[in-house]
Amino acid sequence: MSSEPAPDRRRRDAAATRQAILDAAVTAFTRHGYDGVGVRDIAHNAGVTAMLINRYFGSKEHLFAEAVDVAFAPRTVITGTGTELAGQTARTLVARTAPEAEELGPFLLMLRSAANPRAAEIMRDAIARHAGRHLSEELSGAGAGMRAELMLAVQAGLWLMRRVLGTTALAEAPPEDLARYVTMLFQVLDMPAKDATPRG
Amino acid sequence: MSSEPAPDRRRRDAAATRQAILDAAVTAFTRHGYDGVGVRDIAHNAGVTAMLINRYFGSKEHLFAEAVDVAFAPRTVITGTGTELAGQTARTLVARTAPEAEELGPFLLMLRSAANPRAAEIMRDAIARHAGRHLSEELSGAGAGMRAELMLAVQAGLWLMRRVLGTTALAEAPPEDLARYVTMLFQVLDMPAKDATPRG
DNA sequence: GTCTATAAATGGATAGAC
DNA sequence: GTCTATCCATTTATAGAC
Repeated sequence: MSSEPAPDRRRRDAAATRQAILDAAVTAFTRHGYDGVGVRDIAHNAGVTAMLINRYFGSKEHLFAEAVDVAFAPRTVITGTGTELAGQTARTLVARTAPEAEELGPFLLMLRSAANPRAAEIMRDAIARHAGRHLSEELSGAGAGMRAELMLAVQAGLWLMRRVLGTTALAEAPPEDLARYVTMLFQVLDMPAKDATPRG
Repeated sequence: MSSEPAPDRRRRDAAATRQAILDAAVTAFTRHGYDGVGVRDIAHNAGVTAMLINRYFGSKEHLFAEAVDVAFAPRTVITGTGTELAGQTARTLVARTAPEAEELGPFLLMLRSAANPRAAEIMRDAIARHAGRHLSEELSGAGAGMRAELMLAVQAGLWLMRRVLGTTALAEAPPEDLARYVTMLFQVLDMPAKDATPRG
């Protein structure tokens, strides 16, 4: 006789709730950094209460670790391979770090959470597991690991200046000029160590 | 008869107290970032109580602004001029960002405070007033402002990876190899725009 | 010029009801 | 499976005594 109560959105669905929290966490940590966001904010954006974060993830720190893993897993850093690696990656990077771009991404999460020592450890491990490995595969020759992390450093620096701080010269620079220089930077880092000679 | 009380260290000396607070603030903000440090910590390190920070600086934010100005004022980013700019700056940078180095500096302050939006604004303005100007003076030719900020980006990226996160490949890389690549990066950015052609 | 004491808000995490 | 209510620590900033 009595009809079943209309099932609310995501009600009584542990997996969906967990996923909603995780999605909200990635966004919030990317926008405001580890210390800049509270579990209440994340829970609210996920449509649940703060308590469930501890229920499903144990603590804010564990939630952050999972969020970092999700954010760093996709192969977004490098586009293109071989001779087109430098130019294509540079153009993608310049477009994504444009002041008016709304795109989020692992570099923003990284920069905005780096101040917290625990968060820094978690991200260092995630880089070793994901981004560092991806990049090292693309590169070859002597010093590939070092050059891969130098590419990450260049990218992080550009994200910092253009999107986090918003300095004027980089904001106003013509994208094609900027892309030209960034391409040259990546070309330098694409050279194996034995071929590289400064000021030839 | 009653002898004067022995004058305590810094007691009743407004200028010295103010300076002690400012010094402690630079150190603390560099080590832990804007959100990672409380006014109590700073006051304690300065040998006073937290109340005096508001008395002398008005608020934590104003104290931060003055600390940033102090930290960014010295011309530490670039060493050497002309043809030796790239190599000398690279070697200094590699030495300062060595994992075992204890040196603090404006880049650590910048990276660890970037997550806070107000702090980011304050630092963007300070860069325009100090570091950006210094660098633009050293450089010449087309796109000097853009290339100067790209140099800052490269430096910030290396500080982030080596000193803040401590990623393995950059930590273990031989300093001379690392300096060689960083030198080449700076050489690229030392070229005026019209001379620069990727993959010549 | 500097202190103690406290206000007022916010943080992460938990207990227990339903 | 999810909620409300609460604990406890910590934050910036201020009031008022000395």
